[in-house]
Amino acid sequence: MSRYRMNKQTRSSPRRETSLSRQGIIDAAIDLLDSHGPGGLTFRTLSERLATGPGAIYWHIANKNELLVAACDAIIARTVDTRVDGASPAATIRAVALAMFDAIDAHPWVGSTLARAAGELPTVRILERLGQQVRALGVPEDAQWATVSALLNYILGVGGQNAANAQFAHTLGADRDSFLAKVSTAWSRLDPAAYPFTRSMAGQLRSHDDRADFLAGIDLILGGISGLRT
Amino acid sequence: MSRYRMNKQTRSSPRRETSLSRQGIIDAAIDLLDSHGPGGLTFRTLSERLATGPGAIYWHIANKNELLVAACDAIIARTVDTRVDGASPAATIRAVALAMFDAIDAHPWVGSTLARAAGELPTVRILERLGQQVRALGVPEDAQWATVSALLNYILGVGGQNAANAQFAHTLGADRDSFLAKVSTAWSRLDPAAYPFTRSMAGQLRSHDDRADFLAGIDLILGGISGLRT
DNA sequence: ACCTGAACACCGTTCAAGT
DNA sequence: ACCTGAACACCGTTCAAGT
Repeated sequence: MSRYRMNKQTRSSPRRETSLSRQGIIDAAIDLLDSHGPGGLTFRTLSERLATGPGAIYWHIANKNELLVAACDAIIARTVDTRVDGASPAATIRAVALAMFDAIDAHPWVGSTLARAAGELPTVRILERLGQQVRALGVPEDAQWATVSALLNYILGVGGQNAANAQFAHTLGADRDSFLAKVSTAWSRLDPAAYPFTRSMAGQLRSHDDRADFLAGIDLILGGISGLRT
Repeated sequence: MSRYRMNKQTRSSPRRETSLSRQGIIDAAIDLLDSHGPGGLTFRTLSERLATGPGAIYWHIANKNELLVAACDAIIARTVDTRVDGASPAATIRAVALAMFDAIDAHPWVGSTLARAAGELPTVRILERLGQQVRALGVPEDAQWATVSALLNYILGVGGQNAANAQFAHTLGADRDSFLAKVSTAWSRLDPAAYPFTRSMAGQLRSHDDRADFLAGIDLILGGISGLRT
């Protein structure tokens, strides 16, 4: 029983020079999320990168969900601030929606986080930005909520699917194209009697432009909105 | 060292009478999901309910994601089968969309699972059902994909947000109404200069009808679609 | 006030061993 | 062929103890 030989090593990781901050933690989280996907963010990996212990983070942030929402909000805040000078309300809505699409494309984890952050700050930012434009569009008072909700939910829906695609491609170790090719082949093998429509779309799936299709959906809703005033 | 006294207890849980089946596992998973939320489904809780060990389940199902998607698909398959005899394509789309809304309302975990199941069987079922109607609506060939995607993504977006609301209310131990009241109060306290629109919506949030608003969104898209043919 | 890091109570998944 | 259940490699979170 040589219990006494627990010789303390010289500390391998000395105390940080600067002290931890909420913002620093969030920035490091975003880095991890961007580089390794949602699975890459762990209180252990994060604290390692910050040269501290897992417990330290809890002094600044309540829990993982809050961390995720805060990271998401940092991205959304920038995105929603897109200035669109002198454009019509409809053009502004299109521009903001596209900015959202691009942000989620660049940070797929934002898509899945938004899907779980109903009513929280990040969604409220988008709601507000769209809402002001919907008002400027002349949508009647009592239709404004449903109209803005439609735009928001559509954007969040696309974002969620994009996040899922990226995540799936990531776990498969494949890129987006070969992932889509896989889905396309699967679709073309479906039972022709039960899935005629999906089968006929298999080809387009390969070549389609996600971004253009997203915008087409926004335009469909905008088209419906303009019908509201007639 | 009394190593030899490892007297084997009489087995507390005897072998099941019937053997495990994929369908039985999925049904039990749905039960657990419905009664205890997404967090209630664990290979341990599930195997306990099935009177077996965690490892047994892996003989029938590859992993937790497959289990979740299969459970989700069981609900979607029923839902999408809603018969709507002799109705117009637009009316059928509305009916199918509403059926989806109701299914997610009854099983909130379906909303969050769908958001992660891009391109998989459950989403394909919805895509197919909507696609056939979009075709019947007379949407030009080259606009069909974007049109169906818009409908699908909108439905999935609403479903995801509903799931998040339900989940949040569940963790708070509150019901939906008092949860919405909480969000409403938070919104009415936002900075009037930065969030005029959201603040003005705080009141409506309490009294609004989710289902009606959902349908209004579908109608906006349908309105946009009808504009496509003129 | 802020940080440390071991410990707790879980997870999903694997796998040798059983029937 | 199918099941068992201990073991593995993780998680998020807590908390006594340090500075």
